[in-house]
Amino acid sequence: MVSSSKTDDFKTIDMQQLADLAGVSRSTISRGLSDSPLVNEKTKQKIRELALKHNYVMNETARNLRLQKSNIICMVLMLDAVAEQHTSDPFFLEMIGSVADSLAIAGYDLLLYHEPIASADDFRSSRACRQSDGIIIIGQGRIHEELNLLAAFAPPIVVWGANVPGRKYRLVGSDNLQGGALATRHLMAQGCRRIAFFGDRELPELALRYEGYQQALGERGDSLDPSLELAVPFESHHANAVIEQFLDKKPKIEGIVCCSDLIAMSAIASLHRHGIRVPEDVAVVGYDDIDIASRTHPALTTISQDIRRAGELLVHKLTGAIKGKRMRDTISTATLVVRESSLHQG
Amino acid sequence: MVSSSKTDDFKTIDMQQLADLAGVSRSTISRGLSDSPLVNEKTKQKIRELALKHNYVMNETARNLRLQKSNIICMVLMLDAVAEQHTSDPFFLEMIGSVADSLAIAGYDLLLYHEPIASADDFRSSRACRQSDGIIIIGQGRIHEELNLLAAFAPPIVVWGANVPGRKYRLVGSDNLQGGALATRHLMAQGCRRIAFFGDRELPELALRYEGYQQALGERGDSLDPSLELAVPFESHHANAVIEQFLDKKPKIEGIVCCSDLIAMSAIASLHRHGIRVPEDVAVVGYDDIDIASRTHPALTTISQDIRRAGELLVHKLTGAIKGKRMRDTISTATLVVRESSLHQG
DNA sequence: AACTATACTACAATCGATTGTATTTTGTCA
DNA sequence: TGACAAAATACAATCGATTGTAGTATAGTT
Repeated sequence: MVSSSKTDDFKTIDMQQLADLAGVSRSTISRGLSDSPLVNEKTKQKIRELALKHNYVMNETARNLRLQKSNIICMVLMLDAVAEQHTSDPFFLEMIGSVADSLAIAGYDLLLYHEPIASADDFRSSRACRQSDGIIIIGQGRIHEELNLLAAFAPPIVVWGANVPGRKYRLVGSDNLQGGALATRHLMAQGCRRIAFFGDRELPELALRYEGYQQALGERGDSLDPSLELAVPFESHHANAVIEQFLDKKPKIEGIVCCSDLIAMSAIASLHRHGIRVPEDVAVVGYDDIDIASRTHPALTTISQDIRRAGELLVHKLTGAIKGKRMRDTISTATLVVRESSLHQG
Repeated sequence: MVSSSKTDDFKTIDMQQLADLAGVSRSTISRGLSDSPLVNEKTKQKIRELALKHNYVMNETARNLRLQKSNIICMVLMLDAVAEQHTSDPFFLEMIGSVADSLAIAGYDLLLYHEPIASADDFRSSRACRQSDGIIIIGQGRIHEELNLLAAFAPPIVVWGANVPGRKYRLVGSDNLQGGALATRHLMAQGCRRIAFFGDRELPELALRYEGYQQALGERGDSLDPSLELAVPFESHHANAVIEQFLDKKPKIEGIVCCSDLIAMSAIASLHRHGIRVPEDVAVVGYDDIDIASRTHPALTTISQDIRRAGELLVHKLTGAIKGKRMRDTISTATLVVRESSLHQG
């Protein structure tokens, strides 16, 4: 299986060496491998055979240097240290998969960056950033201003998040206000009064969901009870602690709008522990529609963001910007769907 | 916020240009920025200031070409098309996070590759591979032989998986046999007889878990019932279908060993749908200990692989290989823990 | 056989950094 | 002030590809 010719293994051949073997010049090799019409078909054939035979792999770095690009896009997971959003939230993984797929189609590779961005300057001088043709940032966290700074310099940036006043960077996002309203209306339709909101409003996207929640309540003339709003962090242990503390006070609630499916699952577990039945006593709605939401029993009702489309839009907007196109700076709206509590919904 | 000096924005400066500005040569700039003792302290200071002022960012590609390295590690998610392992399995995300952290400490960036590896040659000629100083592959899938081929050529490779006879690549893995046995013994300790196994034995890791399951059953003198073994795929819709079909036959079982937490969650949901109580009628054990396992109600008992340590070991082994060290080819054993069904386990 | 058009291929500059060595500057002391 | 050592900087080759242009075969025509 493994070639026993010691000279070949672990030894990579140069384009010049390949040229020598083929008895032609470097330029002919280069053109031959890229199937240029300037090279004789027979010559190309010979070049290809020799390349294969001698395990020639092109030095990507040299090529990148010459062509002034890397074909790498850096994807930043904006994990919020304060809200404790954790690397284990499947939402991120689905987003990574979606973006990676779209990037592959567009001919880019994906470089992952998951340290928190402290300052625009630090990030700009990081290898990950220097090496990339463009940047995709998932979530705004609390660094809206830094993102504005970052946007002023190459490489091009696209952010997944919510529209914030004074924004200078390219944005793709779903309609969070609508999402919050849909979740709330769903609970109201089930006859819930006194609906709680679980999520940290300091994050731009969650602020909009809260606005939607508020708006939906207003439609029925419900008054807004501030004691029903809880800044639940994303990470499970902290989320549990905050929720437990809230439930210990025995609040009178009939429904909960949660800002992620993980928060919803934590909430449901906590409710059970307090002897409260779900959904008979308290109904819960999640957010994101992660794959696992359909595996719980009963299946979690949740707001679905079209992550597939999100990835496409992010990549489309970014590659457009890289090519120097002036993209229309509209906020692309992902679709929202209320998933009912049944396993097979489609 | 955004600088209005039109010459600076979006325009990146050259090292030569910086040299001209500073009135010194390129070499001095290069040495100055890397804090070489060959350069006068005052000169260094001036260089740093100018670099900052003019937003100089070094061209990483040129540097890489000269230094013959990229500082990029390619991580391959071996999603199995047949077993339908899906991008949404949080296990992968936790592994990505762990590897990324360890890589960051070691000074590497992480490039994600999540297309299936069709053949060793194809992968070797992919940009992702050409650009990387090393490769980390998560899971062997069904391509053991291709991995052997791949191992024969640079760049160095480390695989997360199970020890397979005839293996030629570097390996890191946890003790799957032990894991399977632990899970099974746990169920036996709860008094379960007739314990089923949910997972596709064609995958090397799962084959070992099955062996452990078999071994544990043997310890009590239980006979092995082939009808209790079910090749459940990883992906949720397919998993559900297979499990439903199995339960429809009303098999007499008291426990299930599942090869992932997602499979376990699917199983539990299906059991509920069949009116079977968990864990009163049938006890279930998962595998991986994903974060969400602790959020279900009741919390899922599961086998925990130390993913933190897995990432460290993978990176350590790979960076060692890159530096040309001959690493001892032992299989590193991750720890296994049976998590009991309680929310706060520690 | 000479000439031209066409089809190939070779030459050499270029991308932006690093680094061994040569060269210049600075400082010290007689 | 001149000589010499040490410190600081400049020079130039190098990494491995791409590409505009110059140059050389080859074929076709008369």
